[in-house]
Amino acid sequence: MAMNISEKINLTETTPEDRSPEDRSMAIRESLRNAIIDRRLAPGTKLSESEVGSLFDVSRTVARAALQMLAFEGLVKTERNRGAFVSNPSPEEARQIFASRRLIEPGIVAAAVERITPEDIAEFRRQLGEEERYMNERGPAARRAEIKASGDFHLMLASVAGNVILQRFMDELVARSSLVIALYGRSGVSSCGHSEHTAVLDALEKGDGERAAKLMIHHIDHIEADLDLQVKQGLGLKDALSLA
Amino acid sequence: MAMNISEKINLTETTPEDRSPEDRSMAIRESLRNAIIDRRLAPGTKLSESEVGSLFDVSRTVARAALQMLAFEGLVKTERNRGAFVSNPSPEEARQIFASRRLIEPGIVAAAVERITPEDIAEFRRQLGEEERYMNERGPAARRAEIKASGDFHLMLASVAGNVILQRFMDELVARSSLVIALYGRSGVSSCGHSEHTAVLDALEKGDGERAAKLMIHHIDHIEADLDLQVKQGLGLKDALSLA
DNA sequence: TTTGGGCAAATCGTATGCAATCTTAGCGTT
DNA sequence: AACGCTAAGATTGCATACGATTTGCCCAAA
Repeated sequence: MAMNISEKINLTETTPEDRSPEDRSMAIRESLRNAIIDRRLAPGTKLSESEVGSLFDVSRTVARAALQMLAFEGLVKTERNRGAFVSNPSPEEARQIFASRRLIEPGIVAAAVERITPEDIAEFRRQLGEEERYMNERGPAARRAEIKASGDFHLMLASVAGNVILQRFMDELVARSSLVIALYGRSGVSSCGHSEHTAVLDALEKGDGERAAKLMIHHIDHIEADLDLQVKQGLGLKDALSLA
Repeated sequence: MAMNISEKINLTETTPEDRSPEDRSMAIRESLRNAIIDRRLAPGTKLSESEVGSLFDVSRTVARAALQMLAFEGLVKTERNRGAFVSNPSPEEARQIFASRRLIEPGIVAAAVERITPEDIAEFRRQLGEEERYMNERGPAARRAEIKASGDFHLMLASVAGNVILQRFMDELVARSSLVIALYGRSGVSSCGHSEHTAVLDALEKGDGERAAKLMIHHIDHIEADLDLQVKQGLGLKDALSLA
């Protein structure tokens, strides 16, 4: 099980202007975060400080800071004297994540309908085009990109809503949702997801916040309905298995 | 301005069973957190790594970890190569905090009404008694305790709701609200706040979630209405001033 | 008196070393 | 052959050391 994680992580994904000379731990966090939500790093994967450190050419101190941040947002779990692991959310956690989204996202939609500009709409259409493109491709890479793009739709919405606190909450919820889908997802989430995104956007464009919010709730319901949250209930064996 | 912060922090407030032999940074975070939401540490106060470290008899490493956590939940702001400071939320941030609460807390109430037990109710009544007691006392200490108790009501509600993710969001929102009230509060928040808490609890006891949620929204509106979010708008000077 | 430059103190950012803890492999016993 | 025990290896927790950056002071020059 001494599989190296190096090939799973894209070390040069920082964009030029993102290249602020500061906070390398932030960049590492971002890189690991992307790897996790892209499902290149599976739940349960161990992220040792020294390994992460040497991968990014920093000391354990910096790597540790990045892992702490990820632990704070629930993407990794740290066990004392054992290390950090990509989170393995339980079905109960999954339910709570979606319950939270059902609560927050309609509010975000309601805020977004007040502030969205034609430029935003155009940007959304571009994004939805991306989504569709990946949807029609085959292969695991396209599948990952599709899931990422699907999440980005929700994050763009939060950004348009203009509440940075809710935006941060959504960052966390979308990232953790991605983990949950990786673990419990049954089918391609997006065949339904994509059309629902366009429906929400259409309602927003017409200024119909009520309808957009309703559509968003249904959308979240559909995502959660595609999950299989029953099986792993009683065992706990699976936990140990994926942690090993 | 070289005032020592040591007298502002209660170093021995960890309860015996909280004395897990691990994660001292967590204990430090908790201690600082309480000091901030109790307003013993004013917004803008500098929290240097070495000072915090020596106060709690740990190295800068663990002090730094505690400050990072606080920065993550928005209670302190760190500036590169300058240090960490107790956050100084802007009026805009304040509005976003309360907007978020208006969105989340009705949902928490709705979840709580389904799960609340008679034991919970009794516990709430005890808590409200505390609140009233502090309300009738005079002096800054009682005032602080009153604000703390008022926030605890909301946190207990989140706990009863049974969604740990929302609970964590509320932890953050209530803590930051305390900062906002410290900065922009006009009067005693609680003379109205207390009775509103009891009203919410009464509705919950009767199982009337609709009414409880409405009452909660009004309650949040009242808290925000008590703030003076206008004055500091145009300047930006004040910001620099309070950071110095 | 005021302004500008430069030096010194303080603080942060990061690397590294040591002790403590956990895991695992090997060995002996039943 | 299975089980338990011990010791070595690996990994984290934490402290400390050193370089980098910023701040504030002081003094000189206009």
